[in-house]
Amino acid sequence: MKAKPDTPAPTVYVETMLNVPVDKTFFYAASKGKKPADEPLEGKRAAVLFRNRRMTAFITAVYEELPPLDFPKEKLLFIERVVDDEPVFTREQVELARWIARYYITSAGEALAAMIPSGRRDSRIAGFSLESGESGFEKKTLSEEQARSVREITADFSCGAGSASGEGGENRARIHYLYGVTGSGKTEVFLQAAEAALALGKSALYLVPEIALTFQTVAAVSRRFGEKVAVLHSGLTPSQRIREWRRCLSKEARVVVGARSAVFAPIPDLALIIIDEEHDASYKSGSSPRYHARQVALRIAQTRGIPLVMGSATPSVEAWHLMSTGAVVRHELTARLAGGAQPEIKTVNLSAVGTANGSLSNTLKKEIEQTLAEKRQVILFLNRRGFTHIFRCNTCGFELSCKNCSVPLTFHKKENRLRCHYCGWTSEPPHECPECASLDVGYCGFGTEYIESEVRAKFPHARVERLDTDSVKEKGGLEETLNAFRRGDIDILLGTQMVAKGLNFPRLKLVGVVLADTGLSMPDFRSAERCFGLITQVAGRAGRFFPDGKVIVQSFKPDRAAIALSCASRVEEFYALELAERKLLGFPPFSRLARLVFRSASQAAAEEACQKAGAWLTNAVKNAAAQNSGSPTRRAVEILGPAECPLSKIAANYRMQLLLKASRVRAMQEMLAEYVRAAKLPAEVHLEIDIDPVTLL
DNA sequence: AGCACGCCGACT
DNA sequence: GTCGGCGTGCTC
Repeated sequence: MKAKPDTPAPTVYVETMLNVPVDKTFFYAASKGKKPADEPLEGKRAAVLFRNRRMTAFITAVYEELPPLDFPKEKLLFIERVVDDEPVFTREQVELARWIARYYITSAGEALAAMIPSGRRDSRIAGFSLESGESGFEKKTLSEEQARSVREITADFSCGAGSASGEGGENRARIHYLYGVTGSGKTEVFLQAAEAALALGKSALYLVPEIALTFQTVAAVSRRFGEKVAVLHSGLTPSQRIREWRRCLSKEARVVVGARSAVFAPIPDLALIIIDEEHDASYKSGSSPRYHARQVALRIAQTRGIPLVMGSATPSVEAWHLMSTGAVVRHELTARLAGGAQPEIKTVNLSAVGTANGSLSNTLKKEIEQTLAEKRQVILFLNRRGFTHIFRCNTCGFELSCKNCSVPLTFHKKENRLRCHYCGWTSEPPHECPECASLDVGYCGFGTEYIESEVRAKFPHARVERLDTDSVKEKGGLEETLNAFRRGDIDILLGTQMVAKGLNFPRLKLVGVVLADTGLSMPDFRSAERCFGLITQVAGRAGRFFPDGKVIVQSFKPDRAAIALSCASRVEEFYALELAERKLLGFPPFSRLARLVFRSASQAAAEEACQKAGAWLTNAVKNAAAQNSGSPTRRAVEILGPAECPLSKIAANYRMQLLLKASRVRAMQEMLAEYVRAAKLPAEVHLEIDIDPVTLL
């Protein structure tokens, strides 16, 4: 019912979501037509008083008449102010927030707040000024296999077309995977697929891992599409983010490039979602809601009925599995367009040569010396920082693992026992190696700082630079260091995964993986996958850019599958083996996981809360099994723990965890939602729920 | 999440 | 007699 034009400042009622952990909407009154006449309020933010505190409310619906309320209407307040002149979110995004809330066990308000930039006003200053001035159409000619991939992906545009306002009806989206080594031309396929979307007057979303590490891809997209690009990255201020956001809504931007949170960008005529480097762990949010951009993208693709294309040279084990079952269409790019070949990969068995002289074997040391003598360059690759409390035999490299969980056992000095951080199982620490009976056993590991000082000491005349997360934190740190390396101002570049994403270094000759095992020592079932991926990436880079190059992989256990198979490029074999292992142990993709972390300054409180939660959930599983013995839904939820988190104390907080395994994720989510409603945690204990966790530290 | 209301122990 | 512990319940 429309208000009469004469009525002065009539009242409307708005339904809002707030960033509070209460899964319901809140109603406010608002004066209609205060700013421009009949100002539409839906999709705008408003400042409101909530419990006498000023908060941002997201207006999700507007009612001309007071809707039925489940509270006394005297409590209804007026909004204080409308924040936005133009809407900043759409109905579709509210729907998505509701889905995220259900999936990741938060409130819809929290989900929506995480999706929408917090910027107050539209900033006029552009945030990202790549050389995007002229959109140089340097379109490359496609190989036959590239062209076929583009064709098959964009043939799919027709099925979702027409229903831009994807209301309710779930169209089936086709999921594609572009699998190919570095340099096989994935980016060009992505770009031309996006071009095909634009040619239809539609838009594309291009997700990349951390922008700082993929600026070359972002630059390529910006160059190709010029002014039609919106770039969303962590360096933007909230206001700049809102500005790019509005450019999406107004359809000024047709291609949206960005990291994880760009998956929430409001893109009216979205026709294609691209996920570059699909395997990358940065797509998973580290804070609540702990969403995975791949999962969210899949949801968007399904509700809109549009294709999703992922790509990587090292697909996640889950993605590989989906390709092999046919759920995901696999497109393999086999040609190395820039030429080059697989480099010579040599492994050094550290348990055979010993580490008495430090972490650099004689083989690696000699190769470094020779490379430096030739005035060429070296990259030393450090595979994450290791754990120092893993039981390891210094003679044969044997690491003691849990029988139930197949993760390394962690040594606890205080109680002098080895403990499994998944299930809590403990055992007596052996005094000799159970494998080779050697007495030379201990709990050591290499630290990255140690290796850096060792390299500096052994090559005092070489210019050594370290590249890691800390050095990139300062703006342009990565780009600057890489440029310095390319110019030849650095002889030895020491770094973590970042160097694996390295660029074209003409003077580079040698890549040394100092200790391939470090990743494998992580008490995490994905450690083999990550180790394999990193070595494969290093080797792939090497083969592309320095045909006479060498890769040396040092390891205590060079015969471990992840190391041996990556060094030998026996990719299919690795995935088959890893999938068989996952199936045996019931880990993803053959099960779904949820992780509950209870943290508190009080160890006793964290333990008690975790214990109680475990009991509650165990009981819930039992009851469900008894109630409908025919249905295997909840009975299929397995509870591991309580156990200390592998990182048992972070920032003076003790951390205890439960790990839930289920065949069906929905049953597990419903159970957890019920637990959250029922649980009364003491204020000093914080609970973090992680659905589909990618790391279990 | 906060913050108030509410019902049982040791203190000026 | 009061001050204060934090259990439980609500927030438009």
